[in-house]
Amino acid sequence: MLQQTPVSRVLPIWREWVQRWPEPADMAKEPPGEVIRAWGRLGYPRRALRLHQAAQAIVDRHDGAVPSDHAELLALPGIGSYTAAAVASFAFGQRHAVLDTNVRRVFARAVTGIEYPPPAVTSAETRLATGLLPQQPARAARWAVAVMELGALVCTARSPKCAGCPVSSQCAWRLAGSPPHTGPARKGQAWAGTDRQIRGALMAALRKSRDPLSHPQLVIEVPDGALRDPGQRSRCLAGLIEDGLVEPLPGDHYQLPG
DNA sequence: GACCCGTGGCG
DNA sequence: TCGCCAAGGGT
Repeated sequence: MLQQTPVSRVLPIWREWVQRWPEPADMAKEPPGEVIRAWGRLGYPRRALRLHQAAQAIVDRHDGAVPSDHAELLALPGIGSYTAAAVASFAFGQRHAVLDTNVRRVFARAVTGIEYPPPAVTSAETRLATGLLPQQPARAARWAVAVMELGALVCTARSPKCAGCPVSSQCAWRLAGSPPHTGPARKGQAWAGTDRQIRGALMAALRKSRDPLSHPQLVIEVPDGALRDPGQRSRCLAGLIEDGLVEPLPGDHYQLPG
């Protein structure tokens, strides 16, 4: 849930989820559409689908218990290098380099002396993070949480709170005079008129109704002016079906996957 | 490596 | 107002 989504927006949904589905096996029994609906407006609904798939994989391959092994975590749907390291470290006290956007920013500033990390994780960043990790697993796990929290609460992207930072006197970026970011501006994601907007509107319509929707009913829910061309909505619907987020029914009707 | 995938809040 | 950003992952 936290992938690319602020903690404050995740928290209320997460509380509902752990109460409704305390164990992976509880979620694994549900149809995927039920999980996608409960995801609500958190965004990137493929994460909900993969979380459901991960719950089923945990039941099938690990007897319903979240694995502690990094490689086994990494093999689960929707679990990449960051999440595998975060779970192994935070939940199981292991020694792993946890490289999320907060940690990368802290290292970029405090160690490398630049305002923002590169657009994508580099091997240099991975080496740096690994090299800084304390040797003892328990200390490494605490270190990982601490650096992440420092980035999330103090060394923030917009207006870092350097006055309250415990390492400001050692911060390479600070010592260099806080030079502004150089190089290409990081690319923002377009929204208006994109497939993502249309897909989001289609998913919102399908989440809202418990009953299957016909093709025309789906049209109504999509902002007409947003469509780039007449075929865009149909292509997006086909893409959602291809992704497993929508289930087509006989008679040109559609619903969340059952 | 480049690109695609949602949504909402904030400076 | 609007671009930026948010505990990334998959193809």
